[in-house]
Amino acid sequence: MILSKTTEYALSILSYMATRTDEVYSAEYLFNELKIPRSYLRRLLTGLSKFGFIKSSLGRKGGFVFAKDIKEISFYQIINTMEGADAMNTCLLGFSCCIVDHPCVMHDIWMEARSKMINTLSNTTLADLKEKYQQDLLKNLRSI
Amino acid sequence: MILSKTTEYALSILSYMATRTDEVYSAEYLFNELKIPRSYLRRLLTGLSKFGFIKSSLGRKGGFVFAKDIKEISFYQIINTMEGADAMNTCLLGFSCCIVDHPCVMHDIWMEARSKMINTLSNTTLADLKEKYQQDLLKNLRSI
DNA sequence: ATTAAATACTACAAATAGGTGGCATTTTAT
DNA sequence: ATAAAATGCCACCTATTTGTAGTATTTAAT
Repeated sequence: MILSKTTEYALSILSYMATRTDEVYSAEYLFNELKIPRSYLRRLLTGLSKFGFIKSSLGRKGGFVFAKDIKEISFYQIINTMEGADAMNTCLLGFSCCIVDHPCVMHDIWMEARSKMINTLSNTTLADLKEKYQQDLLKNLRSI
Repeated sequence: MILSKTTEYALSILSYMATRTDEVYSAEYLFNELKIPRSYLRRLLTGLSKFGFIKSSLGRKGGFVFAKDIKEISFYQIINTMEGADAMNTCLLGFSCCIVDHPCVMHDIWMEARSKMINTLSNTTLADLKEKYQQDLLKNLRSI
């Protein structure tokens, strides 16, 4: 658990963008919506561009849009990219020896818990999130 | 995922102690076994005492033993204690507004993945670990 | 052309996490 | 008594993460 703040910010930005329309989002606009520290947010957006989740357009009316279909972006991908390659695949105890032949004492327990989590995170994309979000909006409208 | 190094160390120490006999473990002994940086390990052991997982005895032949029955120590407790209260119970996106009435867009998805994990971690104690470890030892003996 | 609104880049500052070393105290063996 | 082997405590150092600020560049509206 306990994702880094940077990863939380990335999830926040991308899920915000995904659940809204296909507009171009400026850093300033996202700052007002998400309250992520302004300068850090700008750097993060540049980073997310370099990672290929979004792309930027320069100049007035510029900003950020998704660089690919949001069906292609899973939560696992986002977390894994932000936290560094295979951050979720390491031995819980940080033993470098913890491989199939020489598992550490907690290997099996950790594998089980983790694999459940990874399954859910891999099978859920930003598109799923958008769908769910819009269903919830509808449900709330009906109940008014 | 991605527990802090300190939490990994704590899990390493406690699971090591649990799967061995009921001896008193000195910091120096654990240092040799676990290769956690010596000084940091000593500080950590003092910390684990303060948290009530283990207790220390001073002087020559002193060291650390469990402060309570290892049936009473779950992995969830260890992680939660080390990472700070309810570190696993916060909103994934770090929104302070993310409560039942006003969940953030990822609330449900995160809750589901997380609750599976927490279930496993809460239901597994150091005693379970010990039992499993000893069964594995037996199995390996038989296959020799 | 000029200005405004946007991103890119970069150097620095602050906060947190991880790690070290020394000295004081306690206990046991001799 | 003294020395050895242990923990307790504390001050400091280092590395990493998070956050800030300013300048350069690009684009569109006027």
